[in-house]
Amino acid sequence: MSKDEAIAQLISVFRQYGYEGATLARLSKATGLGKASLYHYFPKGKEEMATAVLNHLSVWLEENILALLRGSGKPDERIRAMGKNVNQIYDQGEQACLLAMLSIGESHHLFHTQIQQVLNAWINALAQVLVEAGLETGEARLRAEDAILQIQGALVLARGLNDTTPFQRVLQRLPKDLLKP
Amino acid sequence: MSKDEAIAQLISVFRQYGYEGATLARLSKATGLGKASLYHYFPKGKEEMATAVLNHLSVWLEENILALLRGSGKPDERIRAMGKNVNQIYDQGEQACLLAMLSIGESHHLFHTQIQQVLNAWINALAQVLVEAGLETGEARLRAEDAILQIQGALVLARGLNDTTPFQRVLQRLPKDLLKP
DNA sequence: TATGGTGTACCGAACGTTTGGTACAAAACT
DNA sequence: AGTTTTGTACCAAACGTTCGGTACACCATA
Repeated sequence: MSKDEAIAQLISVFRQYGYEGATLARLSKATGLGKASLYHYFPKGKEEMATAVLNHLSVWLEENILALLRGSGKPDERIRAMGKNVNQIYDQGEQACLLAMLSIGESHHLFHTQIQQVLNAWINALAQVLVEAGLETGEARLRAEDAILQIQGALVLARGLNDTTPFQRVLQRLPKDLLKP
Repeated sequence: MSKDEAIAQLISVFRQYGYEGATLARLSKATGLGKASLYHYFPKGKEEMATAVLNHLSVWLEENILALLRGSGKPDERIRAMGKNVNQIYDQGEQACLLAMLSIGESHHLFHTQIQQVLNAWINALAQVLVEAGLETGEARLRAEDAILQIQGALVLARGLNDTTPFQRVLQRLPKDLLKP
């Protein structure tokens, strides 16, 4: 199990249990690594694991979301491409958002800066697409915020109602909602 | 400190830290009661505290949201009244949602049934208002889900961006969004 | 009116367990 | 041979929980 493979498993624990619920026992079990091995890869312990996981997500976002949004297709197509990858990373709405999970409790102040950056990068990239589609800057920003907001809310509702159809519905209508005149 | 006064303090801990983050030390400090004293009111411990807190919320919702939605005013006015109390309980978007916090991690399976009930009661009451306003049943349900979804998403975004204006915006436009033809 | 009994509210200290973290030698790989 | 990886054994601190006990208001009986 390489470090990168381990990180992928750590993600699923952090985003299911949050920072405080992600105990070393759970992290160890998920990765199949003993505590010694985890501390070999992450000498500063749990906090470094969470940081690594956040960095991994940041890279993923850049490659699988931001790059697409900056692409050369029609705005409508770029947003649809984003939707596909959003649907994938959240496992059709079954999995919680890592950013949301790490912004609660005592982990909030630990990772808030990085979380805010990632969130803003996403919103800004999306707003830029809308500007290119002809919307004015302010309105574009509001609509982009709205899109992320609806995705996050859909994930919360999907967990609370045990039903991912709200999430599917949000993703479905996202392109039209964002680009409507 | 009466039991009801204690519960009010417990709520703020559970909704800030979640179930696993809400340690007995924090709960004790928030209520001003010793750890042992908490067991006087809640013999079954932390799980009973969370249950009590959820029941308290359920009553609050019935009295401060559902009752208003079942009221006799115009649909537009009832929804606005709901918005006022929603804004109040979430402290203008500063405070997280207890239901969302208790539906993560290991607390999910402990409280899922009750959380689902409360959420559905809210959605159904809101949908009923929309039906009375002339919408067909299916569309009413979708829009009601959408409202709760946007509120939850706004709370997540407010925490992540450290900015409650998205939450304010969602509440502002809620009546018009729900009732538009 | 005094006396003894009962229930409620609360707390300090300790319980056994789990937490995040460390030390180190054996093992596995290069 | 030398480096990387890992299992085992630890640790202090914090975890949720329990125990024995105090303080005090209430209420019956004498």
